[in-house]
Amino acid sequence: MTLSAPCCHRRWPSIPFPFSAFPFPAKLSIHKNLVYYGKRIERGVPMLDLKLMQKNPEIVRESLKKRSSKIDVQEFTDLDVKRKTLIAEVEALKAEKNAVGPEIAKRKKAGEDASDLLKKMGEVSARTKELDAKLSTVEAAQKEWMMSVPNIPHESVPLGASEEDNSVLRYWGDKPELDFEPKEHWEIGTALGGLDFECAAKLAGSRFAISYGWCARLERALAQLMLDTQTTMHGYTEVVPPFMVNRKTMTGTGQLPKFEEDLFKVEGTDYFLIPTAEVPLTNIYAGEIIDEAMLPIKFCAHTPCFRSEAGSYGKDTKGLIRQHQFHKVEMVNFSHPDKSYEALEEMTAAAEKILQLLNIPYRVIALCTGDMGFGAAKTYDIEVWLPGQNLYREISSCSNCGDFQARRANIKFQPTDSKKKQYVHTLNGSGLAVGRCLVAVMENYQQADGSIVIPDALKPYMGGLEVVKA
RNA sequence: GGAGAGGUAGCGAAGUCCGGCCGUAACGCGCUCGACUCGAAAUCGAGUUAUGGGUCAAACCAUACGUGGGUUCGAAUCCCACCCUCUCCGCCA
Repeated sequence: MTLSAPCCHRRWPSIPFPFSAFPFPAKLSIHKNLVYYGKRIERGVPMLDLKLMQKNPEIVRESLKKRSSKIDVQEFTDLDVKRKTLIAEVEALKAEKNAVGPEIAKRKKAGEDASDLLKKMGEVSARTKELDAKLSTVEAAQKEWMMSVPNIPHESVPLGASEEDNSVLRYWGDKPELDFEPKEHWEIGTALGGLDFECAAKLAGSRFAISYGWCARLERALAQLMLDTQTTMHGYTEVVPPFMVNRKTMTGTGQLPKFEEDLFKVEGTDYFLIPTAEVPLTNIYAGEIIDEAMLPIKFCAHTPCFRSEAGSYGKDTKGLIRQHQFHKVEMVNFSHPDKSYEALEEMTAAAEKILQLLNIPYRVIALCTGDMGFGAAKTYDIEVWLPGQNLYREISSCSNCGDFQARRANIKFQPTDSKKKQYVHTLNGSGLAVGRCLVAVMENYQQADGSIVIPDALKPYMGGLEVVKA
């Protein structure tokens, strides 16, 4: 049942392969009073549950410890005490102001003298202004603290300090048995005329690549396969979002304010290039109230992603693994809080499906508390086998963010059986990183003669091409 | 980029010229509960923002009329800056 305005949120009719259509908001109804940088958020808007912070600060303290974070909960508690004291005083003054106001109006209307009240209120007003200023300082500090606190890990997340402590959950597929020394993808791709890093460096700089001919097409084919699979097999609605978004949007999903140096910003504007489609997709429902019957809402998008890779100097300098610009098919799920962990399993399976279709071996790992991203409550990484590098490399990361992003971006749903609006849970996952998948295809399907066999699943997208050779 | 119109609750919309019982915000729609009905429609009645403070829970108090400032004892209303939407014009893939 639609709760309110039925035009605001709508389900698309589903269309069979190769086209599909699913739900998206035809028209967004924004809650004007819930906009991020308005006074609402200044009044102590929680990134974590404020009540939880107040009543059970030890839970947050514990969480921060698990993440090896140095953030001090006591700072928050001290600020909170200050804030409450100030609020009590300010609000008492404002209540007085509101009580006396009509009296002044009444006297003036009757032509009586109100100068005593005016004088008194002048003092009250001055005092209020003073306290308000103090209050906003405290609130700003508290907000800053809140914004820098990472999400609380789910209880099922393995404890650990670094990637060493991640746990492998399962392996899939058999590593190809190669009776020759496997090459790395950049060698194979360059030799076949498909990849050119030198020219890309001329055009832009390091960490860029150019694909030509078969390689460009192969990349497109992979993206197509991914989109078609996610939309037709797994119920995701394909979206083409903006590739640049504003600061507010970046804050909603947690990239800002903490990680600005990882982003590319368009100078002279408020625009940032998206580091992942998670940002625009999740924020589609920012400030919205979703009807419970609409859940889960599942979006996927094929977009370029831009990352400055600050802090990874010297890492993966060769090849396609770590680029400033790469393509990714991203999945986002707005889930009912009770079902988000099921949804995480589903989403991970949807990402795995792509590698299964390509018949490329991979493993799934559960990230430990110390290795998880800022907004994640639980994360699975899918690591694909790369014979050239002789190791598993991350090709997908699927996270349940719980209500962390929903709080920042103000995404709620209206339960059917209750009046109280609740935060949704948001999930995001790569399904998959296209560039790294291209690497995986090249390395796993390479032949002794330097050619690449096209995986069966990609042949329809490659115009029937069977093999790429010199 | 130029000109004009607009931004008020789930939606639509009044109020803005002339500042003060107009913000649990008129009026309409929707939604929830109830009455009527065999049932439904229609009709009638009641209810229906969020956040913060406060409380065992309430009562109660404060804040929010696109955003941010200013004037004032007091601002949806007056002043300044900015953002967004719509219409027309220009430019453009």
